[in-house]
Amino acid sequence: MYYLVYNIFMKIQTRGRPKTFDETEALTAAMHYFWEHGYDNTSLDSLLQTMKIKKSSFYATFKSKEHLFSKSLALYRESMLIRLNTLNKEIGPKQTLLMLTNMTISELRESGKVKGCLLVNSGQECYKKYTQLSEQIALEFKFFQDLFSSFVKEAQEKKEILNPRDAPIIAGRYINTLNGLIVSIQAGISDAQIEDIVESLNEILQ
Amino acid sequence: MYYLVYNIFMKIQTRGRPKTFDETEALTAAMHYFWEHGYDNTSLDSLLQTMKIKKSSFYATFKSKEHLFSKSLALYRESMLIRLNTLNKEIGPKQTLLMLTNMTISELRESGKVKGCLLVNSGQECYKKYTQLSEQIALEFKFFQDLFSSFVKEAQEKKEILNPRDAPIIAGRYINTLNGLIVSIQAGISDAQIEDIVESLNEILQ
DNA sequence: ACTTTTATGTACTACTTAGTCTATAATATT
DNA sequence: AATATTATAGACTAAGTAGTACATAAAAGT
Repeated sequence: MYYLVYNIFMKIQTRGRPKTFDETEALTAAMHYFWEHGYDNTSLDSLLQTMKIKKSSFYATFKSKEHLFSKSLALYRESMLIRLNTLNKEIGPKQTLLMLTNMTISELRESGKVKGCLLVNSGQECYKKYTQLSEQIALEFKFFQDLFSSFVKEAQEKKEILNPRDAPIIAGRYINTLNGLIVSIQAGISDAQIEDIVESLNEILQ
Repeated sequence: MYYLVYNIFMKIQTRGRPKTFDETEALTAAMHYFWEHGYDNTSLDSLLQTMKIKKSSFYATFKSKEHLFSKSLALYRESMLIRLNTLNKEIGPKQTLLMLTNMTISELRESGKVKGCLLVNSGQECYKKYTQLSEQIALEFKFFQDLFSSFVKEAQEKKEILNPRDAPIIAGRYINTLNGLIVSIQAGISDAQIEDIVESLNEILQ
């Protein structure tokens, strides 16, 4: 007797004609497309092109555009979690948090723009129109809030952060400023202004 | 001999059947609808309902949805400018800037949510799809950047702000944090976190 | 070999979108 | 009073949207 432990990436052998595409691969492509274009500005046809599958396979596998987006949000969370936990082991919690800033800045340098956070981007968009997605997005936000707070707490315990205030307060201020930075960059602020905000991000985690 | 000085709010007597609606009133209603729902999520039909006019009047007067939005952006700028300049005369530049925070917080208290800034909201949305609107939004951003910087500068001259750094840097940091606050509220942060961010907004203008 | 099951390709549907066309109504100019 | 001009109401159009139906294809189970 044993328990079957499986995750979202696992494939299960089934009867019938096998899929000619990799489900996780298609989902990943969809997630990135949503991330870059937003939910409403992603048409089904562009999804089919991006995922390289046909309409019938799409609906057979993912049920609807809304379901696919829901799965994209979950994938976003899971892949971020893996990435951040790995970073945490390698460079510690404070540097992991600062890496979020670094990634934004290098993305800006390399491509001249920033995609921002999938949750932030879709939050506003889904607020009125898609109740279920909105609820999920709120939960995902909470997940990241808690995750970042736990990093701050760990950094405080390791004396990487000396600020004695509650971890969620420090995490909140950091994420707030980082989200602001993304908005500001998209609004076209100057390099000097960007540098100053990056400086303030470093100060928050002192 | 005299020069005719007129502004966007002025009506000019013309031949032909007179309009049965007030153009500025209709535009104002449209602007608020765009503000709350975003550009793409505002359908023509909902605009017609909101503006209380029929399709033919709409196209005769505003040419297209895109033109209407462009005018809405201009109206947003102009009405904000009037409002802020009035405030500046009444309570001074620093308190005027802090009023932007107060307005966000009281909007949250009264309605449980915040609409945010029309420019920020539409920036992301229009970035790829609507080149012309994007360009205008970038210009409007620049307008507000300069306006807020001038308030900071005035506040420094009046010794309301003692921080000696360049006015655009201080203004940038303030707006950055304020935009972050709007995102954070929409993401559902706690009251304690909101209070801390408001505290940091006050600190920036010390 | 035959049946069951699942996947795929394509045509189709029902709805929403922004925008146009045309006939008619209301005003100013002559 | 006749005409030019502008506004309005409502039917119409063309394109795009998400999603469905159905016939066919490819595998596993018996």
